[in-house]
Amino acid sequence: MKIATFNINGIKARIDALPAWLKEAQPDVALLQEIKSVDEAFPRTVFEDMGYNLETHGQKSFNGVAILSKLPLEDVTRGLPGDETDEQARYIEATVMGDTAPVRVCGLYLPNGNPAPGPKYDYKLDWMARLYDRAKALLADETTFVMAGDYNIIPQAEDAAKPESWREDALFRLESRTAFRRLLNLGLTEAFRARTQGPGHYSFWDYQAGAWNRNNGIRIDHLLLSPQAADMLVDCQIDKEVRGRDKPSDHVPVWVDLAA
DNA sequence: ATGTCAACAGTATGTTGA
Repeated sequence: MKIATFNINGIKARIDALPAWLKEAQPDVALLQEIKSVDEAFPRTVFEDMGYNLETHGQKSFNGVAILSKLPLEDVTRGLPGDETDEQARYIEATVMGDTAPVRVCGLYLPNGNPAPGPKYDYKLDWMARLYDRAKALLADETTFVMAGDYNIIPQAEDAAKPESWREDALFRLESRTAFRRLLNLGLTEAFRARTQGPGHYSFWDYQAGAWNRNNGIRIDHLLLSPQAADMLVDCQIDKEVRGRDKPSDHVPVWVDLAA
């Protein structure tokens, strides 16, 4: 089962690039972030005609997440538990009925948190604490799950071309990395690092200042696997070349292949 | 050289968020 995460930065703006990548990459499941659309405005038929089931959790203008799946989806839930007052659409879960095993997929768009410190950063850390609680609950049930999306976290210095320029940024400051480590230390496996070591692997290049041409990137899109899912890990890759195409998102897809 | 993009409100371009 091929499961991808992709921050598309607007479904309307990516209405050609996203289907083109889907046709070529053929993921069974695609977890999308920043659809920047309300549910009613999402162009469903484009994807349904390609054989995808579709579940959205949208919001006007900003944020918004979605799940595309060629396999049946069950038990869809929207929103990250733990704060009834949180109105930002950043989290969706569903169970994908695989041929050999069901897999719970959790699609997330973690808050950016800048400027840090400040209220936006407090929201980010609070959101990460809620995500920790959610992971802990899923682990307690021994659910096979993949928690994937735009984490807005640079895990280590080697995950940035210019780590010094991110030192006090909400994506890299110590409290952010600590919260991410804490999540991993529950017993989750960061899929990319389970298979590939070393610097120079990025999933985001800013639109500004020629970041792509200079390869000034950061790795902030991650797939975290439960122990059961980690046992099924076959491959994990970053589709880097997507960034160099027409009308690209500033992020590229990252995917895992699970023997599920 | 701080060199971009997307959505929105509301009609031209400024604001917001990344």
